[in-house]
Amino acid sequence: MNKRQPITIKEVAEAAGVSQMTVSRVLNKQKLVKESTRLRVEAAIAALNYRPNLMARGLAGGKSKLIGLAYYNPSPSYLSALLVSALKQCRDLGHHLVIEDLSDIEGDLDNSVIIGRLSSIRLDGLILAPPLSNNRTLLKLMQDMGIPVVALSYRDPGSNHSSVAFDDVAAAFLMTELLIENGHSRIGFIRGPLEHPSARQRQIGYENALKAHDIPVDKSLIFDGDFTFKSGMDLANDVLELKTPPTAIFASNDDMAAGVIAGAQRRGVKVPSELSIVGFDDTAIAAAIWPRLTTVKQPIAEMAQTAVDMISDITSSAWDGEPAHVTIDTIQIIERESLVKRS
Amino acid sequence: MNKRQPITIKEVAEAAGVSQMTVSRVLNKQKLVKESTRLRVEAAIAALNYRPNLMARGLAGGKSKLIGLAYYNPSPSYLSALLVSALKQCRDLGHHLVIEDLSDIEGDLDNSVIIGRLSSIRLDGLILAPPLSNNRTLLKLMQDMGIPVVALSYRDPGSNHSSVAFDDVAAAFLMTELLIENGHSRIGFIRGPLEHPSARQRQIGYENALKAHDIPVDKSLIFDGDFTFKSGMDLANDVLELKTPPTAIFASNDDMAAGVIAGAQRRGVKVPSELSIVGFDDTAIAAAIWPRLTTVKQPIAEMAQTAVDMISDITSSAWDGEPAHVTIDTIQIIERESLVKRS
DNA sequence: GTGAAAGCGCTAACAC
DNA sequence: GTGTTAGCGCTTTCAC
Repeated sequence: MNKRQPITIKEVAEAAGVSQMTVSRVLNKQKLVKESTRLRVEAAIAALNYRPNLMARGLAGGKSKLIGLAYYNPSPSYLSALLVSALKQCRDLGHHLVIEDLSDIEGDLDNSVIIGRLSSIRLDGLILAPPLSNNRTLLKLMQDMGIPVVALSYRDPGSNHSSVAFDDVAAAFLMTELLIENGHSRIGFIRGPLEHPSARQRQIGYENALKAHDIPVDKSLIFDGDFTFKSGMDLANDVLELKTPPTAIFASNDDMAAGVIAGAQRRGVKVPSELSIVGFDDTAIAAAIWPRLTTVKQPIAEMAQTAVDMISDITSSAWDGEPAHVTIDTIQIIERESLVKRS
Repeated sequence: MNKRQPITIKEVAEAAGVSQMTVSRVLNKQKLVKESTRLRVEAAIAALNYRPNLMARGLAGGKSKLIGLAYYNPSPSYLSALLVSALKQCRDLGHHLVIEDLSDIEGDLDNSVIIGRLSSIRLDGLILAPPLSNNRTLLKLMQDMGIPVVALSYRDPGSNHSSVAFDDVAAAFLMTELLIENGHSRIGFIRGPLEHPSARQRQIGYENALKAHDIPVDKSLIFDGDFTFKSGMDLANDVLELKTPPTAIFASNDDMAAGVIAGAQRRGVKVPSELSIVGFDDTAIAAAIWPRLTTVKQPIAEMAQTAVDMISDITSSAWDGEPAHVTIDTIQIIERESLVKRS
């Protein structure tokens, strides 16, 4: 009884009194099947509770229905948001998500075990989260293997893979303006690691907004973080030890912003009354601290969903081979308690 | 040049001057191959940069090298910890991780699309995170399909699947004792949702410790949370509106503990000087708030690793069919700033 | 519209 | 030790 043989297409064909080929056509929703036979086949499938074998399909047809998602040191909440959305879309589209964590790859990516893994599994496509989205080595490898790639949050000018991005410059610009509107002019900026393309973009948005409001860009107010909570917490000390500390801080992601808040509170500095702090992403941590973060909502869910859609399209239809580039341009700022008007 | 045909075992066999079978034996590390021929085959594999096709292997051999991980509404940091560890172990063992998010399954699991997915993909095994680990319907489905299951954080007495657990009772007991040692006797407890077996266990540990120290269990100090940050934040109000509020609160997970801290701070209550708060899990959020949480370290990484090991063992060796049950019994309390001696 | 034949790349079971 | 023969369950190609 246990571990009984699963039903195969052959049995379905016999039950329906047709050939395997017809069953296969019904399965793949091809149009060239007569309505009446299709109904008969569908009845047999339901009656036998038949489930196609993905491995067999993959071997014969070349499509694995497997989509990969690779990332490198993401923050837990960013990863979680990415997963939830990618997973849902995969389920809706009949794909499965295979995760590859490249965080602790030591040495050359070229010679790493990861290549073997990626080429063994025959993914239909690979989604690259930043900062992998601009990793030339990885991109080249995928291209050589003929695996379609969708890069998140970075559009490589001279590339031939698809991408889904967000206008980080505009978003950071808006957030900085909000700070300025609230009476802040000495605004500290905590930058992300430069291997993340978005880190530079957000800085540009910040500087542009300052210039647009005739506030000089003060390099001593720009700090280098690494997108982790800890770096924000450590940097809070540097910021607060300035002879004239800023009245507000714009951290380029929520984790660092939360870190700055914690670091300030640890030193007895009141947030937001003595120091306003805003973040970027609107991941779970933004609402899981007190005061809650005013932050830019990065459309992580939409981006992930779009990426899955793209790969699904590439796989299913006769794809023209042209990479697609999408930019989500809904920019939204979520206002909470961490930013107040300058007193 | 692009999308060239991958090398197959046949080409390797020809290059090495042996049969496909010999190559297959080398690939599968079987012992019955002469050293000299093995070297020759390995050289050919390296020279051609051959990568076995997982789909073909799965079809022919019955092992997919795919391990599933299913979860339901996990906290981002719990999920992240689980993933990191499961992924690493999968990589070390040559498996791939396929994620199934069952969070928003509506209606009967029986009739849901998820069954179709799970039976199509031919997983080598499935890891069930709580509260899925005691979901009888799911367990039954997997058993009927002959897919080995490892349940996390819950050992079902009359079950025939494996499990990896942690002694939640003992851990909660120790934490409660630490609170008592710090002079607290009015200790509030925030319980998790009862569909999580661990939620009850932790409550038992808390009550046992109280009794062991002759402190009566006061039901009015026990609150029902749902493991989310928000529930902790909301409950902070209830707790602090008691005529005689507790001097310390033990929340059954870090997310709720962080919520209680935020809720208390929002009301102007100083943590930890006016109210000590401790958590359970030691996930990322515990160190990402201020004050940082004193908490029980749940061995999520070890549990995940062990679960992957178990499935790998079941798949590879001649498994005797007996479910294995492991309990990680290293209990560790991480002391940080959220708990202080009662003044 | 439907079916028959031929594989996809690999491993199980057997031979030698 | 190594090779041979059959498939695994499906889709492709090409008949009809």
